[in-house]
Amino acid sequence: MEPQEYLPLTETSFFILLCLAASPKHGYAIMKEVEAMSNARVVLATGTLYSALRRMLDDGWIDRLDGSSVMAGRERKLYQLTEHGRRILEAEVGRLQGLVNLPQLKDLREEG
Amino acid sequence: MEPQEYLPLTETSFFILLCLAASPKHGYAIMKEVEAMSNARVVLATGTLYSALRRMLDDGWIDRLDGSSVMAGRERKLYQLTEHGRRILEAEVGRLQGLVNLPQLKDLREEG
DNA sequence: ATGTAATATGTAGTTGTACTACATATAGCG
DNA sequence: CGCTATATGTAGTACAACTACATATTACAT
Repeated sequence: MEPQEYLPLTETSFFILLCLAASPKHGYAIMKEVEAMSNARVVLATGTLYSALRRMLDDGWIDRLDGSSVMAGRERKLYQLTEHGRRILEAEVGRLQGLVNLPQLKDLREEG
Repeated sequence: MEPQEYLPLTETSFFILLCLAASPKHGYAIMKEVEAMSNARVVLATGTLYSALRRMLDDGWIDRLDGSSVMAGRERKLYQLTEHGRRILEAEVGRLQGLVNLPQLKDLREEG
């Protein structure tokens, strides 16, 4: 077991990284995909999304994909996951699995 | 499936509720138990702990247990989970299980 | 043609939570 | 007599999410 970076991500960051893991996307597509993935439980406001993207760019979790097109509607800025971002996401998945596997949760269910 | 309160808890709040679910405890005991439960990954600073307890009291997730004793050392203020607190915790466990069961996570593993 | 919804990106300001540092006090052990 | 563990708290800071505001184009319906 190597030492892992175990920073708890916010749900916002987790979902953004997860939906970028499949393929690069632009901001609006991320919003819609996160909404779909979470069964409309998580609906990102633009302020939340774009400030999160800004932070992730600064931290090197994601980067801009060249050739960000001007297809339909307005311009589109494509973002993709970096290797660093993928490691962060994998560490977070490990953390979440650790939480749901906590033995104390079994006691919870027995009591309730 | 009833409508559930699906507010994502912070890791701090989650661990505090979880360790109170087993039995009422005082602040310092919570700190030590959370540290033990998390394999020393989560170490609550006192500022974090007592402000979280304050908030949870205000929101009715926990309440003070009468008879908070003055046993060893200094006074001890015992906190216990309320029914409301237990529902919050259960909703959070459901949320976490939903996250780890996301189909997108399987794709993640296949790629990586 | 005109309004409206969907697509698309952003900023400004507020609020809430965690974290750091500080502050205090007792019991027990070497 | 000092250090460590036990025990509770406050003050101030930093960061992230959220609300509200701001702008611009395309597509569709009336």
